[in-house]
Amino acid sequence: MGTTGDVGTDMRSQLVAAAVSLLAEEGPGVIQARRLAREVGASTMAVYHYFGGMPQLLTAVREEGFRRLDARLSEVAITDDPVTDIGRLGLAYRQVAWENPHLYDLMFGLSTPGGYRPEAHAPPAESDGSSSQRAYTHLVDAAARAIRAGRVREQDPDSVAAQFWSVLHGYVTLELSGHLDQLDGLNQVLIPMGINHLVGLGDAPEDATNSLERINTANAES
Amino acid sequence: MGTTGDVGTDMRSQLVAAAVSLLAEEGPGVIQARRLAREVGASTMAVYHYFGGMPQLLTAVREEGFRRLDARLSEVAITDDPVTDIGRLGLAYRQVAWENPHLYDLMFGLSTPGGYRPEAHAPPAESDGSSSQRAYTHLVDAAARAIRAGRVREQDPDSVAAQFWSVLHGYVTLELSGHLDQLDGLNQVLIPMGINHLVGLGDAPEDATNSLERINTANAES
DNA sequence: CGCATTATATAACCTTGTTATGATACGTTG
DNA sequence: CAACGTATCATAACAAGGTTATATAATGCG
Repeated sequence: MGTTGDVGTDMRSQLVAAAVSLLAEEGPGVIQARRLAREVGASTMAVYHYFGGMPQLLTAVREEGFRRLDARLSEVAITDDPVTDIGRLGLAYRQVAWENPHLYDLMFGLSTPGGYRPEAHAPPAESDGSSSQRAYTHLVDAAARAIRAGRVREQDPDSVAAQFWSVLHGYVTLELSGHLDQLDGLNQVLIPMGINHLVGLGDAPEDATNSLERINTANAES
Repeated sequence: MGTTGDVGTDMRSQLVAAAVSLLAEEGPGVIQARRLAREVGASTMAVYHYFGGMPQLLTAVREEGFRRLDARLSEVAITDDPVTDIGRLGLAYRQVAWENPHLYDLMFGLSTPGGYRPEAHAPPAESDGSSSQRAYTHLVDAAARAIRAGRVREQDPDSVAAQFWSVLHGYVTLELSGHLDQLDGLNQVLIPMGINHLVGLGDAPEDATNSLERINTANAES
């Protein structure tokens, strides 16, 4: 543990947790060394002792965000309808983003609250590759199941998953930034877009519609 | 003039232009009142005299970004194949984002380089609504043409355009943030995703494929 | 126990947004 | 034309926040 996904009660985890909470409650403007330290009852030195500086702390916050996303996607049950599963993954993904929009923004944005970068231009395949990759894996697995079930044409599941992710991420960020305010986002954009995409991937229109209509039912087996 | 879209040579335009250039060349970390002022040979007071502060200046930079996006999308010709037009709009959109990723991030991100917000939580329908809406209109028009041509099922063009935008924006941001580095983004994600989406919208698979294969040809009429 | 390492606190330093104040340029007006 | 007011710009000071230096406690270990 420690390097794994548990929360922990040490100073590192406390600071990250405080940053996550403050992001949700007061926005990125209050993510400051002094504020975080005060929040956990320590001095600013804690930030430098445990992280090295604010950029590294923000990197840790970003990784925590991906861990939480992964945890939430892990809760989505695997049923005998992989297309319904995909829809539920999408809903869960959207929900995570809405619960802490600024955390989501930090996870995927190029800039950071302080103006510095989260760790240099290093490809995400290194630092947060493992965490963001884990969340991504849920989509790959679901895509693979849909292909095995004959709902999606035979092809590389990675490519399909990347398409799902693009659609989801694009919708979520546009919705969060208010660019879709004139529409009923869920029913006029996300759901039809999901159906359209699935039909293009090979699913029958009625099947895709029926499967996605089930996404709001209890998240139980079969 | 002034309130319209021309570049201009006054101090306001110079500061915005400097910010846009610096974003592209050195990233969001150097978007500072002192640096911008030095860049245009003025004192920091220029920022406050012409904008009121850094948040308002960043709002102006964001609007300039949308103006440039609109200008680039306006250059995409309207041909007799609306699906090809949509593909070319997508390519142009992606190109604009790649030419200045940090500007694109500023336009759509929730955070800003300095940690402050670009103008409060005001819905984008007010300040940059006009500029971002203008760029969005290109997609709505193309969607309407595709519907009129029978390539897309009869439906609300706004909904279709929002779907295109989500797909595009999601793909572009994931690509920019390096999350699609293991794939050939264009050929494994964007193009097939576009075809899948169009097929789901009602286009015939061969027609969608053929139309999107034309997007790289000269951007001329017919 | 003695010592090295870790952990924490205090204070100072530097950069940056901002404000206060003053000087200059320029158009307007009596 | 001269005086005035406004717009423009520069300088300097202030405040907030990241960072560093340094000192002090706590902890582990031989």
